[in-house]
Amino acid sequence: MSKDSPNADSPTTARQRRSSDQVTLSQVAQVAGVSPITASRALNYPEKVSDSARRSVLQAVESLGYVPNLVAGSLASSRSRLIAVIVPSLINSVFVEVIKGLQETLEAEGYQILLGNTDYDLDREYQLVRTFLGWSCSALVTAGLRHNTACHTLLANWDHPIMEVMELGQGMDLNVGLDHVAAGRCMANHLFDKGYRHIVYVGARLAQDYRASMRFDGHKEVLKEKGIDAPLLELDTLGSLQAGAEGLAQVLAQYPHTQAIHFANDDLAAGALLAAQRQGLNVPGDIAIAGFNGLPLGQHVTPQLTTILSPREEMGRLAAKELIRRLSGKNVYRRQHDVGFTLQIGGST
Amino acid sequence: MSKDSPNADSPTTARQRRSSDQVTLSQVAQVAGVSPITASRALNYPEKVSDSARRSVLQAVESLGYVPNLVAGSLASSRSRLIAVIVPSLINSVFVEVIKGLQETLEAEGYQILLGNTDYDLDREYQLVRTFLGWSCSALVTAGLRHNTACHTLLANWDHPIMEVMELGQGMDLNVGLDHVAAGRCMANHLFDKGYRHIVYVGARLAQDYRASMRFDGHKEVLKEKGIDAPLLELDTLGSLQAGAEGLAQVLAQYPHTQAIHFANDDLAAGALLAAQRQGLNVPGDIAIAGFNGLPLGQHVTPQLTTILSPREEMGRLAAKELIRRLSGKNVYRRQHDVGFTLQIGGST
DNA sequence: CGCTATCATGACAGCGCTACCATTCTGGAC
DNA sequence: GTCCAGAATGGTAGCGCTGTCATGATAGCG
Repeated sequence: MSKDSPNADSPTTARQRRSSDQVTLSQVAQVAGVSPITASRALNYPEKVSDSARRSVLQAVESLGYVPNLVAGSLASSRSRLIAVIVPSLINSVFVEVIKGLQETLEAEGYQILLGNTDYDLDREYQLVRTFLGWSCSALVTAGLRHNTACHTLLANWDHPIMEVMELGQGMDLNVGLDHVAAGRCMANHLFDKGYRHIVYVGARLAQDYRASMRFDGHKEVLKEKGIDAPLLELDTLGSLQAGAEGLAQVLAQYPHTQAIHFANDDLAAGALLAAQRQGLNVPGDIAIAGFNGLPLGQHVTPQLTTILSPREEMGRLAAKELIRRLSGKNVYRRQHDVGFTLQIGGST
Repeated sequence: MSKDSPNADSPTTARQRRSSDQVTLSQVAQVAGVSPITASRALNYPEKVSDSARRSVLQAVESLGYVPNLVAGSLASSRSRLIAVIVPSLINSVFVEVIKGLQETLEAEGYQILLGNTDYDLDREYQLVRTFLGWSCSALVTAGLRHNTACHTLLANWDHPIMEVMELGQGMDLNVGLDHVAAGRCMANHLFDKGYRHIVYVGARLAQDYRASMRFDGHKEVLKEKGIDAPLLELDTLGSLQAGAEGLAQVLAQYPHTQAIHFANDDLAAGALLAAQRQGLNVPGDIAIAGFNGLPLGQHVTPQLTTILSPREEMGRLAAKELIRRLSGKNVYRRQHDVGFTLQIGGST
């Protein structure tokens, strides 16, 4: 602005690629009266330069309105402060809460989130992973331990932290989650202890939401041990209040003797509970209802929903903390973290 | 792999920076028997190279397991296929639904989302914008039309599309949203028409959630026109079922003659409705309740919640489509899109 | 006072890719 | 056969930044 023309004194270069009014670090350095590399250090490693240098650089940054080009920085350093987060769904608030936990912890440390959504499709996951590796992300967070082989190979050869969340198990690298089979067992035991003997498990798209199917496995194990049948009703719409209402109707039609329904999640359970109310059914007198997740909704309906509380935001925060610890070079970490769960007994069972 | 050592024939370079086992485009080109630039074109502009060249490049990519370095590509082309999305909150499902709409449309076009959360803090927003501009994002989506001056200046000088969503108005560039004042008016009119005269508006943190306060403005206007008082109760916890229950209690205590409560959103309204049920209050007989958003929850409680349906995913999809259109160079677009809203009358009023 | 350890700074090269221009090669019009 | 349009390909030179090493300045030691 003040100078006549900034490229008048660069006679050698025959052509400019892009005039690109963007302020560069070199310009900042020039204004500050230091070399570009010192300007770089002043911004990235402030403790490595003298006070005076740092001050003049910061002042130049301010006056020029310099915005660092992170793309160039990442290319040069092959570090990006970008964390890839891949989830199967954004409709399901559970994943959003995990993202929230990740987000607040990672942003505080100056990391940004690159968000990907697989829609429960492992091939899509592979594509996303490829793209994200191309961004030389510092780490990758993915929901679940199951991946297709291409994805597995790609990640196995990747030399950055990988964090698999939601479920507990032998992962590729780091893992923060809970034991879904145990959660399923826990609820089944509760229902049995309450005296229910005709119990139906209702889930939605279990092939995709395989964690729900792991809970069913636990549920089935327990009932089998007790010598009881464990019928399963699978809905083919994704979990929602509406689907829960339909689930209730189908159970009543197909299994009229049912005393209790163990829903794969709280959305379904709450939907069924509200539908039961609309139909004048007594919960738990006519039918008991249990869910999974501990969504706020379940705590506000009457009767309060019996559910299993999973610490979702906490899972995100813990995962983020472990990643940060790992990324700061500390090797002291546990590969696996069990965040546990809590049976929350309401009036619905 | 097949060759002895790829860097044996680069004798001039004294030192290697990082050995970086990463496969580069040059290696792909070498294997494919073409120049690097042709390999680049084969991947980015397939129609610009011959069939044979394209085939051999793709085959080389496959066999080497090449993953393009998007950071380098972005630096060279100053395009990134990254879209910054900045929202004030992830707890509020409304923003998540907009993100979902954006996400599914943008991912289909090969764009990735860089997600930022301001926690309703405009200074934080500015920081995020700075960071995201540093990634040379192709475009930026932000919730709302209000920004601090630094942010405004920064964005005004930025030469990429900016999309402001959620509320309708004179934005910086593109805008997709709805008229919140009109929505507030709409609901107030409905309540008046239903015969209610003692109506309290209940919101949470209106200074932050200023869109809720715009709805209150509309609400107030209408009641003023009718010559009625428009008391406001502001909660200082964020919108949630719990807060709604508290809001109900406070209204009953402070304004015992209240006939109807106009809540700033469905979370609050549903929380109040469920709380009313727990307390044996008749809705709408003892107290009428209305919300805003049209969350599924409101449609499943009994009585069904009267609310205003806002097309949130649709807003995200439309915003994404407009951005894509703009990014593909088409200049034919409307700067402003009103997605409208629908009054949904349930049994709660 | 000379020697080495430490700090602050700078020169250089290069991260992996693509924009730009130049070149070659084809095929058709005349 | 000449000329030119157009397609396919390649060479060169960066994009803006930071890792690596080298240098100069300062301090610490016997």
